[in-house]
Amino acid sequence: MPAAARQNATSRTDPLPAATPPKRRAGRPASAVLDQAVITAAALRLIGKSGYDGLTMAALARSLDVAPSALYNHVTSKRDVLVLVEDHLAALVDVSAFGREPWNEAVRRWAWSYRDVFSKHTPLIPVIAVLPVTDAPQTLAMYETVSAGLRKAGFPEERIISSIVALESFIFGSAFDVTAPADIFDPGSMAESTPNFTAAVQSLAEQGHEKPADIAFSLGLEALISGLGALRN
Amino acid sequence: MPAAARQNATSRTDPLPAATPPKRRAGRPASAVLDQAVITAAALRLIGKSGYDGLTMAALARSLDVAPSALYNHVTSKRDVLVLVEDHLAALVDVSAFGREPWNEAVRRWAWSYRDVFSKHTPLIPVIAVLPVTDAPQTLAMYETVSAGLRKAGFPEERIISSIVALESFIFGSAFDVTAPADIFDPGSMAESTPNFTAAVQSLAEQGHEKPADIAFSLGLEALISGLGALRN
DNA sequence: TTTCCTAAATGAATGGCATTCATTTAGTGG
DNA sequence: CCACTAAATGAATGCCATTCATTTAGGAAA
Repeated sequence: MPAAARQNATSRTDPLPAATPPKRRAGRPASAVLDQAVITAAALRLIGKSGYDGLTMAALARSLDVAPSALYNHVTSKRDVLVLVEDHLAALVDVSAFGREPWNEAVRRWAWSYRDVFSKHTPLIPVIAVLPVTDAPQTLAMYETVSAGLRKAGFPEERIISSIVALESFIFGSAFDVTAPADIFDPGSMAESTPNFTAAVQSLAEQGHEKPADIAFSLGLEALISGLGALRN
Repeated sequence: MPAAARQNATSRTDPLPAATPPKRRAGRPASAVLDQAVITAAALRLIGKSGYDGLTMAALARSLDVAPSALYNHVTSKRDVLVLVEDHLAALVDVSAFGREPWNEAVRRWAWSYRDVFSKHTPLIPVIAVLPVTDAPQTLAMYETVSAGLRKAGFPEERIISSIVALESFIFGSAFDVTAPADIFDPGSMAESTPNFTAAVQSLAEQGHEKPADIAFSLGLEALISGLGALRN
């Protein structure tokens, strides 16, 4: 049957001849297409292109030219994918200043780097914040470096974790700020009923040429560093 | 037809006689069933019962005995519902110490209250953090009170907003910690490769009888309060 | 060499979700 | 009394994550 004739066929019960490009078939291939590293890389690519809204199991599978269900052979849930991404990002956080610089400078660099990395990935924060370290080796490695640095700086052992948690909490919260719209503090029609707030916003706007989120981060970070440092041995 | 016979009916093409309770019909009722206050209250009830996973437009409508589409006459999106809830919660944050207590004590009470309220509502944090204040009058009122308090305490005008943002960032981050599992820092099989971290975790566990999240919050908050306070006029 | 086992894929199906839209209706303001 | 409109309905759309029975390729065991 010529192609022209086929166009006019009104009923066909036989399976369509595969006009689509040769799909991989089921079954064990020479070497498996998927593994966690491949999935992580694809997820990062997808997030970079379409943001976290674009990160769906379906889109992820599509980008790997694979059925969505295939992902579940390597990952137990979408949350798992997020954990993989998170741990990958943790390795990008710069802890190199520990052991090279004084403790307070090392913390400063670490904190800025940490904030910068995760401000581009704020949807991960609710996941990280409650994630057992066991599930994220790179993250754990980061904690180890920071712990060693604080210990060497004379932080009392029993206050090391709390100090890290306090810093990290501040960092996570600040990561959200980075993504806030510029006019977030515009009181609009409520300006008259909030004179103190309105004046403070105005004053900040006139003052700073730096980004507000950076000013606040610097302010809080320096306060934390000196406050925590005061409690060393 | 008796009930027993009806059970055996195998085919019925006639519409089922409405055995369901009398549904409201379309059209303008004597007084409208829905408004934003009603929706907010229902959302809070639902969140209390089923958590944020249970807060869906469908479930919300169900709890109000209304069609899901009806909600969209009063709210433009699910995010809108979250904003309504958020602003309701902001009114629960205790700012009463401002004007009654010294500034540092007022900030302390405010911060603990703020953290406690939102630690039960962490899914709102990504929403709040980037929400223009215009859309949340109660939240704005809170900012006004805090701004006035800091101003009276001698904070330089241009640093008031940054100070609030820094505190708030820390509070939001800390709210997540409260919900973290108890064993979040258990290094598991990686203990040997992370000696400093493992020792620090161990030491904290032996020390504290307070909840770790509270210790870290207290530590960071006191550091922030004294650090920010040092910059007053 | 043949047979068996299993990892890794498929695709269909499930039951949800937020949101949109045309439609209906009951009060209200003119 | 009539026209208008706010506020409801229910059907439909196009997603989503996840599950499951099934298929098959390739290596291990016999």
